[in-house]
Amino acid sequence: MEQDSQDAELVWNHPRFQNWIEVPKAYQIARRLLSEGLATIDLDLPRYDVLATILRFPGLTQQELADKLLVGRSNLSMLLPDMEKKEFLKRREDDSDRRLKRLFLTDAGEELARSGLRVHVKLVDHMMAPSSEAECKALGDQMRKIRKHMLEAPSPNW
Amino acid sequence: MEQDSQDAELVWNHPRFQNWIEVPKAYQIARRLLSEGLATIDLDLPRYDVLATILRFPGLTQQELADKLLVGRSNLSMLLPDMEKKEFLKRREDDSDRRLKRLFLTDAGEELARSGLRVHVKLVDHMMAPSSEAECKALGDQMRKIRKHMLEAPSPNW
DNA sequence: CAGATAATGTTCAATATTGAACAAAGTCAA
DNA sequence: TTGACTTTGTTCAATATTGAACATTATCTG
Repeated sequence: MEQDSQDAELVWNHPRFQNWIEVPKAYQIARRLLSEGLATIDLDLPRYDVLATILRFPGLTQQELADKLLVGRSNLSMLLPDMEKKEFLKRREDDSDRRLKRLFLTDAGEELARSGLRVHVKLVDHMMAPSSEAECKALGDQMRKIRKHMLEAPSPNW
Repeated sequence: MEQDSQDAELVWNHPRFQNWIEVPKAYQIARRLLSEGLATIDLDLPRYDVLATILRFPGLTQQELADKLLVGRSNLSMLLPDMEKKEFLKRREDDSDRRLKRLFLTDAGEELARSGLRVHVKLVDHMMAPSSEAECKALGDQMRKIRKHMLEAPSPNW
């Protein structure tokens, strides 16, 4: 195992690649841990993402929510009626544009969203504990820069 | 919209949280761009992940592959037979432990894996272009630190 | 105003992903 | 060696996710 042959030149010691690759690795573990944490309050990741986003942006539309979560609209069309039936949120038609359905949390939904956020914050505090404040800020700044660049110049010429 | 009420104290200006949150955001966009790039060579993300990992670690077992990709074994049990049928890889029983199936790329699979890696590297080069070498290294180092810490101390006490 | 175009949410079929239960093979201790 | 336990891969049902086609509503252009 670990026989790299001539790939070494291609990738495995390419500095930017090697460093970026750590992001998905850490992220996926963090996401798994978050999932486990949310399970302790009977919440799963897709629903947490929805609740937390509506808590932050009450009254946003389904399309806006889909954009923020980077999922398709159809995804939410399947998920939201279910969550509405369970009384975690309500969907209200916009008066001036009857295509839109604006999303609001019920009291139960808000409580659950806050519980989820507490779990999330606790996890982030835990996993960032070894990093200094300055390191965390540098991390956030760089990710913001990268994201901004990706949105402005989405793709290289393949 | 944007009415934070008393969540401000809870989360939205919590520095570590605020900075970490940028990681998922950037990662998900990057993953979408990678998916679009791979589509130009008729490859999708799950299969790219498999091919690239076998290229790096020829002869690894399905369980080892699942661990590296952070997916369940059953996932691979569904995916690999299909890829084997399409002649991108072969699965060979281990001689000394007949439970294990070791994974190897065919020539076609190796070529596809390399093409996928070229796409991936090009994307990473593109999106990290605004970041200095030092910043990239700092990013990788911090992610490695965070990951190590998560593996050693997986969870806070919920 | 009328017709074309665009945006929003829904439906549906196809594909992915997961976790639990299972069979086969290996390991270890009595 | 036997019997309990563990590990690996598979199967299956349940759930998620996607993209395309569609109806409804808005907007834009002539």
